[in-house]
Amino acid sequence: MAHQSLSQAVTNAVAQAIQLAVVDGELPTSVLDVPVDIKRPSQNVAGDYATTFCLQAAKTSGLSTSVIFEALLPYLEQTGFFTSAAFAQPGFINFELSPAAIDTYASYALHDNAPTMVEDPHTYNVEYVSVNPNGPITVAAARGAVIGDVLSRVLKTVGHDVTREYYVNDGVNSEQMRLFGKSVKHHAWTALEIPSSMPANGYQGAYVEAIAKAMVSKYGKDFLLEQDVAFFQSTAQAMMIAQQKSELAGFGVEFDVWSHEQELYESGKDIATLAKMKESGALVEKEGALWLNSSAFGDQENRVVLRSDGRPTYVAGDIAYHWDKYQRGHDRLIDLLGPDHHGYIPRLKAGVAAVGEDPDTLFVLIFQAVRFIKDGEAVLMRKRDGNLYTLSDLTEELAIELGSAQAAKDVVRFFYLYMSANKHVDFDLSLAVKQAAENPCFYAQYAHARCCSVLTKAGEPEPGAQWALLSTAQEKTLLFKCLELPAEITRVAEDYGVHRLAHYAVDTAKLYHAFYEHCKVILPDNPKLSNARKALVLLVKQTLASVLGILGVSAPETM
RNA sequence: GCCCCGGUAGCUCAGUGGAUAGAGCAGCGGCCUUCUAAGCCGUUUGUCGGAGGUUCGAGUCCUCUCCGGGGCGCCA
Repeated sequence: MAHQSLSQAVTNAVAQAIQLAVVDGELPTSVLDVPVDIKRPSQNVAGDYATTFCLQAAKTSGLSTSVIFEALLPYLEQTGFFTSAAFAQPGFINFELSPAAIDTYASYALHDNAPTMVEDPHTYNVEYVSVNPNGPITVAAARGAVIGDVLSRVLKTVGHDVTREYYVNDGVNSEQMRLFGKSVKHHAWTALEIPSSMPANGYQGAYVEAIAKAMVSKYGKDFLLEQDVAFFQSTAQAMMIAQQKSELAGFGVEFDVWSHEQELYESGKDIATLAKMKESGALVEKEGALWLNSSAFGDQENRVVLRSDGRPTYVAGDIAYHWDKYQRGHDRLIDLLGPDHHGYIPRLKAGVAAVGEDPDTLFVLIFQAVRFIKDGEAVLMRKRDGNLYTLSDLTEELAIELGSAQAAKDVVRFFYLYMSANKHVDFDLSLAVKQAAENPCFYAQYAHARCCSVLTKAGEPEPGAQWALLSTAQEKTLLFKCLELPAEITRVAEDYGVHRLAHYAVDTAKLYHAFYEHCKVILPDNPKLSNARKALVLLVKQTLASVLGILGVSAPETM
């Protein structure tokens, strides 16, 4: 069971002071509705924590900020949490924490710096990657892979139930997959030196040839000659899925459930879903087809779910899939999609509503494009043309450059996680390799290695460290930074902005490196201070290991 | 035409309506006989794309606009 974090405790102390002031009639009751925000003050301001409460309360109460502060001050002092609370224009209060408060919460953090569990845990389903089973994992898909992976871990950390899911678009009647099957067959025929022609817009590229050749050596000419396109389609598809699974696993990305589109069709769930949607009045008939009322959800126009020839569309199957996820007990669905799918959101929301679920429980997160730069120019990645830049290409190149597969994986994950999902990324291999050596990933990892080294030399701290002895700016800033980790994780679990954790790691490392240069830990003449610093180093080490762990990046003990 | 994302330091990017907008990298100048120099310290750099508006207060919210990227199928 995690203890209350320091920032929560400060918030509670201030809130309590406000309540008491209201009870005594010193402040109007209206201020109780003002949210209490607690932040670290900006760099050049003295104080451990700050609040803008007076500024907010002035708005609703009509009182001046200084009057509010004067009314509140005695109650703030009563809490015993602060050694000082100072007013600063235009209406900030800057607090200095009491040594007892620092001791208490730093000790809690050293024991367990985990976030508090959410009060209303959800049963999340996080669906990510889900690329068609007709190609390898590209650098574009890899972005969604790490984001989904880390997001899942964050949600679990704060107490949600999380299922990580991959949706395999393996519909046997899919035009794309049939074309893929035909293309593989053509390449197999070519490998067997049998005259054959490439289907129009067929799949090219070395990986398609590799699949065809693998089939040839596995099944032999005589057997293959008797097979139809369906065989090539299903076999090549199975090989691609296996390859994707292994590429992702090598990248530290795993799934609990692999769902198959074709199974939905075979069990008739798409038909059942159409019936359900029709029953709820969400479908309209026009030109012989059934249309979903997605325009009511911001779509430009309604979308066909049942074609005039009686075949359900892909959307019908996808809505069936989402309904299925709800029926399996998930009350929150997250879809992590690429930017080319943003126009698809209203359709999904409309579909979810049409089967009787709350569209606000479906969260479609869009991560922006990863462009592939070749000879200085942006090139569209197209599987069909074989113009791919795969995750394996990237990690293998980096592994050679860095001399370590682990380092390559760490750097790529960190690179993706360091910027927010709605930032475009240009991926130039030569640049990526160059940037790898300068990646903030190493900066953060190095801080962890340094912590380990110090603790090895200095020994572990004795229990009962006196944290208040940490009095320099470097020590206090570093300590408070570590104590912020739980709040940081909690926030990410609420707004899904995983990039903030990578920045947190770099920021913490920055503060540790500064501390390291200014504050010796091994002090034979001052055992109490030495012990407090050892405790701080241990806390930093645990904090960095914890955040790097969530990011799926290794925390090396030596570098 | 409509929709989504971006535009912040030389480069890559953070920034929850609050204080003098910050990191990493690159540049320049220093620092290894003492806990890892993949480091630290100092220093240089900003019309937060532009114009209005809301607000006590705007990089952040609203409107318009410019530039870049992506999307708009009875494909999946």
